[in-house]
Parts: sequence; structure tokens; C-alpha cells
Amino acid sequence: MARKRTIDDIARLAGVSKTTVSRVLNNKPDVDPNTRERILRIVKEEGFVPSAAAAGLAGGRSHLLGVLVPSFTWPMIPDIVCGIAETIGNTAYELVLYSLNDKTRENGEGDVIDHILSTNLVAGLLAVLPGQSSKFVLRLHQHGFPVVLIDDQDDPPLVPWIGADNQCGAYDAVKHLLALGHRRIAHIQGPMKYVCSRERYEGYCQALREHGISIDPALVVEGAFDAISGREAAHTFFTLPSDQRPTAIFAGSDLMAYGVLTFAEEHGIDVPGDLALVGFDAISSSALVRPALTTVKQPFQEMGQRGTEVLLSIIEQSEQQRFNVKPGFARDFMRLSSAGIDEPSHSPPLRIQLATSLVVRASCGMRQRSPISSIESVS
Amino acid sequence: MARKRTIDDIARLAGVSKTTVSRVLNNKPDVDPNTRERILRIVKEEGFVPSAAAAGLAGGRSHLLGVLVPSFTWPMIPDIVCGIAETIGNTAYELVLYSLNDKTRENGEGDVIDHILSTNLVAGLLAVLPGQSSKFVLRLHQHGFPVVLIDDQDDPPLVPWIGADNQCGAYDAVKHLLALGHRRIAHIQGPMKYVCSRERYEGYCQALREHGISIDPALVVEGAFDAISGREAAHTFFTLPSDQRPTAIFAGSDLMAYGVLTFAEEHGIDVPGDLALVGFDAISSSALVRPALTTVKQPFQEMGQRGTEVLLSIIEQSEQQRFNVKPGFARDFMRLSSAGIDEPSHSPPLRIQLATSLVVRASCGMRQRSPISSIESVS
DNA sequence: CTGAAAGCGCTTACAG
DNA sequence: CTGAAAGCGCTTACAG
Repeated sequence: MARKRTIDDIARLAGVSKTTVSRVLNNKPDVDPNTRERILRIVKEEGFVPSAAAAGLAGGRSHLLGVLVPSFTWPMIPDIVCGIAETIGNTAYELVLYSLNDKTRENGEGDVIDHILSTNLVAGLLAVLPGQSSKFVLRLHQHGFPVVLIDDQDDPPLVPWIGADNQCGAYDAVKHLLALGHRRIAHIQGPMKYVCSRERYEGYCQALREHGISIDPALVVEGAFDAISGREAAHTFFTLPSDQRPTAIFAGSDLMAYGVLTFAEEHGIDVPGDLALVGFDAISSSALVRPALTTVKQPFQEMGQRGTEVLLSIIEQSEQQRFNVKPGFARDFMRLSSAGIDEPSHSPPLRIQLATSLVVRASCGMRQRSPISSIESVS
Repeated sequence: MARKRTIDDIARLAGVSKTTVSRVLNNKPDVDPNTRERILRIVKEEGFVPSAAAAGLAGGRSHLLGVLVPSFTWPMIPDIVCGIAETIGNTAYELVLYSLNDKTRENGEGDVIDHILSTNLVAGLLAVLPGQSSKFVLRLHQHGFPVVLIDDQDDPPLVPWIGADNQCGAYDAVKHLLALGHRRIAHIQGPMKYVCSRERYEGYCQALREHGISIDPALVVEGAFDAISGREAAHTFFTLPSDQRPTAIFAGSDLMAYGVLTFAEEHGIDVPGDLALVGFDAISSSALVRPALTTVKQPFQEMGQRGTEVLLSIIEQSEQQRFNVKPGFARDFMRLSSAGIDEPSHSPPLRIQLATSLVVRASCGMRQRSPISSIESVS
């Protein structure tokens, strides 16, 4: 059973001062190699782990990383958090989870952000699918607080961001439908306030344009990313005169595609016989629905991993700055309140766009994948 | 933008000592009502939030709650964590997420537990589905560290625990199949090392017994909670002579039921026509598979909520003890290492068992639920 | 290369 | 009812 030793215990055991132990613990230079080695050995023997609270207090920094997620209702959140958790697990940091529940939402997301900042607990923040919070996150970033956006972009792009290549993913999906011979391809957009929805729409338009097909406004409907809005969109398309109906639908999210499947089931429309369907996201349940859904896979776990790595490097950099440029600078900087501080990051913000991949399953009329592979994707 | 004030700022603003501010902040008695009110007002005006790190260090306690989850591959984890996060959101605590990834798993879960204890960061731990970790968690509990188990029990029961009434849930499921006229009802067990698997099996036996049906060992197979093992179990059942095959299967988890559906799809077995199927868990995708799965719903969110409430009360209680019984007692107590400390909690450990409910869908031959309700459960 | 001392922002006996 | 002082376990100038 681990027990709580302090840095004093280690110092005594090693016959040095705690200053020296601290230096070793923090990989500072100017320690005799032998001394360093001896201390390291003792630290290991004793299973000593410094108190994060004390280190944070004294050093003015923290070993905690905040992760802000919207409610857990979005099916990609677990995958993203998984990637984050795994990456943080390899570092000395711990993960503090902040989530937006109904109560915090009604008070405005700004409260959560204020809270994150004022408790002064975390060294940086990963904002997953920030949505409406992104303007608060932007404020944080402008005040010098390390922040990274995951999945959902801000607009205009000012904050470091990791996400998928939405336009290219959408383009591939629609190309796939075109290759299968479809010409009347409808699109259910995600909410157009999201950059990713606009990018997916752009990919849709680009693919059609390249095939000399003009966009038919009757075949484009804005949804809400959820199943209900997908079903409504399908209803809209199928109340068109029969010769104007789509033969294929590209849904901006898997959940909206599920809504289309439900509509088809209700109305005896055969998928893929009468209607081909492609989703976006490749959440795990899309292998389970029938027909199994062809969809664009976003590398959610990798988004979490890369996002964490980027945040860590930003934090490191801002600490560098604090010690090299002017001691105490960053801390004072953080305390400035009303003044219109706007640190112009001279370099454009880091933006990493990860490739998507098309997962072909039964919903477009391709041969059904073997059942084993659909099992594997849920187990 | 929030900025970082300290308790000194508030003390100066209120014209009192920081001792008094601290007392107000911590709801201690013996403060003049007017003083208290004034301080509270200033705290609010300034948006002051005390530094959790400093408070933790000084007070020897922390405002952080650890949540230990196995990998995110289990579909109920998000629901449970959601319940936890929501409940913590109403308190002054923050949530620190620890997860077991492949690396930590190979080092043994003991490492994670040691790490949790030795960083001295969290005031208590919620262990979700601890599985193999539960013996480490037991050690924590025996050393006086506040711990609550969620979902998966320890055996024998020594640690506070919140879970579902597995036996009763299984009993209801099998009764449902019996009521539909089935007599050859198979069961795919979860891994029998888990208490919950044994309880579900017990519920299965109880229902059959009450109907004067004896358990046929050929109709009981142990699975691994995942889809592949469910498919294998179905294969085992359907290689029996045709008059000995089951007409219904009660799967110990939804994922195993998915495996049965896959097997049925492969072999042209109609569900529910040829075979009725019930699962256990009611994870969200069970509304999406076809036929939609009848299953036993576990109240995962509530498990998270109640578990958090229990942990909080245990922490409070142990702090009470620390200050009333003997100052410094708890802290010294925690540091004892080798000695075989075994605090006999004089009262039996708290155990809360929540009711399950049967969600009837298409897989048993009841009328199919309206599509709207299956949409609602995924959106 | 090393250590004594001050200090991070709080809490808690202790003394009034 | 209130405050001065010590201390939580660290880090960081500063001085050698």
C-alpha cells in the first residue's frame, strides 16, 4: 500500500536538501550525475510521487488538464475522451473533466469557463465540440490561457484546433454515390452554424459540380444532427413529386441517417434498393443498424490524442516564456482583468486537419460486409 | 474575464482577517452574521473562488473526486459517468478521471491505485466496473480511504456499493419469455467471475424453477459479455438436435444478444419468429438493431448519481471523525503502511440496489414499438 | 554543483 | 466573535 512520503523524507534518505530533490524531480540541470542517480533510485524505491497540489501551489503551475465536454449524449465523446485519457496517461498530468449539464447550460457556458479559470486548477483546457462555448474559449485563448479546440472549429479560426477534413470526407462520400450511378443525391446538412456542417456541404457541392450536376435546393435540407431531424428531412424529400425524389441521401451525421432508415422502414422504402444512404461519423452503432450504414469515419481517438499533445506543447511553451522572458510575467499577465489584452499570436494558430475514410457497408448497395466484421466493431 | 483574487484580497476588502474569510468560506460557526453576510457579498461581487490546490494542501483534504473507469469500450460507461458528472457539478468538487488503458493494465491495476493514493490528489474514489481492480479497491477501503464501487460488486461484500438488482432483472426477463409460452429457454451467462453474472443466472433459475422447469445444462453457456461470445453461444445451442434447441434465449448482456442476432442473420433464423431474444443492460444501440432488442434496463445514470452521493457522505463522515476524534488522526492513519491495519467498519457496508425495468421491443414477438420511440432513444 | 530561506494561498490550533 | 502565527509540501530566486 502506497503511503504518503514527502520530499523531506526523500531528502533525508538521500542526504541532500529538498532543493536538490526538487531539481531532480523536475529534470533541472546542474545536479551531480551521481547525486541525481541516487535520488532517483530512492524515489523509485519509496514509490514517492510528489503532491500535485503542493507543486502546483509553489510553482504557480498545475499538473491538471481540463477537458470540457458538452453533454454525453453525443456518441463520439467517449472515443475522443478515450484518446485524450490515453495520451495524458503517459504524462505526469491528470485529467479533470468538466461537463455542460442542463443547469450550467442555462446559466450560460461562460460560467463554466469562469469557474475553470478562477479555481486556477488546470494548466490548460481541451474544449471538445465547444459549440456555443467557443466564443468563451476564444476569450481564454486571447488572455493567454492554453486552450485547444477539438472537432468543432471556431470561426474565424483563431484558436489552435484539431479536427477532421470534413470537406474531403463529404466529397468522398458523394463521389461514392456518384460512382454507383446516382444523380439525384440529396443532402441533409448539420446545423449550418457549425463550421463542420458548412464544410461538409461544400464537399457535397464540389463532388456534384465536378460531375456537372447543379445543386437542386429542393434536395438540401438543414437538420439538427439528431435522428428526428433526419426523419423529417427524409419526409420532406419523399413528399416531392416522384420524379424529383432523390435516389440517394448523404446525411451529415450518422444519427440523421438513422432517422432516414426509420422513415424508410415506416414507408416501405427499401434501403439500398430504392434509396442509397451514406452517413458521417462512423459511430459504433452504425455497424449494427440494418442495413449497416456506409459512412465517413472520423478519427475521433486520434483527434483526442493529437489535441492533447498540442495542448501540452502549448503549456510547455508558455511556461518557457514565463521563466525566460520575465519571471512572474505570465502570472501577472493572467491577472489583468478589464484591460483589453489581446496577445497577438504572431504565428497563425496551429490547425491540424486529419484525414477521414469511407467505411463501405450495406446501405449503398455494395455487398454486405461479413457479419464477423460487424461484430468486431461493437465488441 | 475572471481573474485570480486571493483570500487576502477579500480579507482586505472586507476589513477582516483572512481567518475570518476562511471561516465564512467553509461554513464554520462563530462568525458574526453581519460579518458573514458582508464577506459573502464581496466574495460574490469579486467572483472569488478559493484555490483548490491551496485549500487542499492546508486543510489536508482535497476537493477532487477520482473516478476510475475501465476502458471506454463498455457502452454503459458514458451513462454512468454522466450521472456522476451531473451530481458532482452541484457540489464544490471536481472530477478527476482515471482510466485503465492497455499500458496500465499490463502493469497491473494496482499501479493506478497506488498512483491515485500516492499523488494524494483526490478525496475519494468512485470505482466503476472495477472488475479485477476490486481487490485493490478493497485494500483502499480497508485503509480508510473513501471508496464506492459502482455496478460491479466485490465478493464477499465489504465495500460500499451501488448497483442494479440483477437477479430480479433476470427473473423478470425470463418470466416474460415464459409468459409468451416458451419452455426451452437458454441462457448466455456473463463471465461467472462477476457477481452480477451469477446473480443474473440465479434469477434465470428462479423463474424456471417457479414454473416447474428444471435447468438444462445444455442450454446454459458462459460468454464474455461481448458480441463474439454471444454468437458462439448461439452456435452451440443450434448444433443441438433440433428438438433440444431453445425457442428463446436470455442473454446476460445486450452485446451478447447482438451476437445472437448476427448468428441468426447468418443462418436464416427468424427473430422473433423462430427464436425469441432478451438482452440485459438496455444500452442505447439496442433500440437500433433489427429486430429491436427487448432488454432489461439498468439505471446507469442513477447509479452514478447515487454512488457520488454516497461517496460524498463517506468523505464528510471521515472528515468529521478526523476533527472530532483526534486531530491529525486520519492523516497519520493514512500513512501507516506495512502494519495490517484493518479498520473494521462496525456497521456493515452500505449497499444500494436499484430496480431494473424490462424494455419490451420487437425481439420477443411483442408488437414492434412505434418508430418514434426508437428514434427518441438515440437522439 | 548545493542549500537555507521565502513564499505559493489556504486552514487550523491557539490565544484573546 | 476575531486575528496572529504556524504550517501544509512543494518551488524558486539567491547566495555560496
